[in-house]
Amino acid sequence: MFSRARRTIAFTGEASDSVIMICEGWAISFIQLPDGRRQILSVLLPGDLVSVASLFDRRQQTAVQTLTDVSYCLYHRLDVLQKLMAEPPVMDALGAITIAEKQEADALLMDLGRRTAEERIALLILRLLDRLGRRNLARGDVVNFPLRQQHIADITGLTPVHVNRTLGNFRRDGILEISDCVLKILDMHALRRLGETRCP
Amino acid sequence: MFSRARRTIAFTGEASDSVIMICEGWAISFIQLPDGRRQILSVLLPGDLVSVASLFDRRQQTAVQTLTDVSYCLYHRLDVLQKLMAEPPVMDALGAITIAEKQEADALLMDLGRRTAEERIALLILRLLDRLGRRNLARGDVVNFPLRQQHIADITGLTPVHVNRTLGNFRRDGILEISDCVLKILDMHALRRLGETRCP
DNA sequence: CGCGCCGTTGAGGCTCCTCAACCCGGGTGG
DNA sequence: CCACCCGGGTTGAGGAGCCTCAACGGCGCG
Repeated sequence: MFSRARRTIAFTGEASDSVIMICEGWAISFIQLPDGRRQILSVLLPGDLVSVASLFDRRQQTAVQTLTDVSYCLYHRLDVLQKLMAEPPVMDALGAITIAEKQEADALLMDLGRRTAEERIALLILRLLDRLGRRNLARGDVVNFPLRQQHIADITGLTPVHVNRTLGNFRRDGILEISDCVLKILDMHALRRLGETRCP
Repeated sequence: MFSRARRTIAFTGEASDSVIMICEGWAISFIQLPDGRRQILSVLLPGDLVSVASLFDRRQQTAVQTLTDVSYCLYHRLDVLQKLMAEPPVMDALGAITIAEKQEADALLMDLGRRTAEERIALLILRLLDRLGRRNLARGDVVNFPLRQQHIADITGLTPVHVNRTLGNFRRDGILEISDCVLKILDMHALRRLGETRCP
């Protein structure tokens, strides 16, 4: 399947026996309140399942929106579950995905609950770089980066205005630059330092 | 197995082939930064697995601490996985747990990212009441409630001081009272209203 | 040309944090 | 038996971080 950028390819509350896996491009899964407040739960990169839970649930708990043009696969829930029961390697793969998903979610919870704006944004970028690196999708210090400031805000629980100021500081301090969907890391050490916790 | 209140029964980074399931009492799973900041990821009630991910991971990603005296079971990871492959009903149960866990985590992310202190605390209590109700552990408007204000702060990403003031307001407004590990709901409708999103 | 999206910047204000002090009850040890 | 400490709750004062509102510029697109 294929979708243009900025399309919603799964809606909250919708029933569906399909499980989405991203093959190419970036997407997000998120939930939204009636008053418009939105929280992005995860950024989906090539190879990602929307969530392991979607394997077991007919009802979509989250919406999925593409950031770039995206190609993705739709598997039938029950087919996957059957394979799971029959083939141990598939189960192992599911285990690995489960662990990765949980780690990302836990890290984000810690960010939102206990970290400053600077730390949240620095760590968001570091984790994305790490995930891209593992998939050989990032070579060097210049990376394709389709997240808008509004997206960064909806991931980190900040406002777009404050994201803008913080990114402005990063640029001013020669740490990184984002422009035209391109992220340039200028000082990886400084970026790491921002993400690390300074013990008092 | 049995543990007294306020004991740590699993440590971050520790390797172990056991999976913990709470049988009686309350516990929390959390992560902590070197500088002391702590984020509680979930409150564990009777019947809860620490996390589905712990089934697949030898390494504990989170710490687990008891709030009350707790009795719990230790299963061997591989035994459970084997049962999972062999017995479809076990797989179904795992599916249900996976879904519930994801919903709780998503709700908490939304809280931390996008809700006010009042909403976070109100929703924390509402979700706990709901979970207790499903297990027939809550009868009526008076519930055993072993969370200290410090715990509420570490779940909601607030400071204990601010939790105190917010709970003080709830009490002043006749919404709820917490004292001596007992939660009294005085006005459930008002509490629900606090948790709901007012559309603008 | 006009419009909408996105990034940027300024001014002002609210939520929530920090620091600090105090109270209370329970445990502990001299 | 009492002094002491410690964990937990409560309250006040002041301040920081982040938000809100608002305006503007650049760019792509109909």
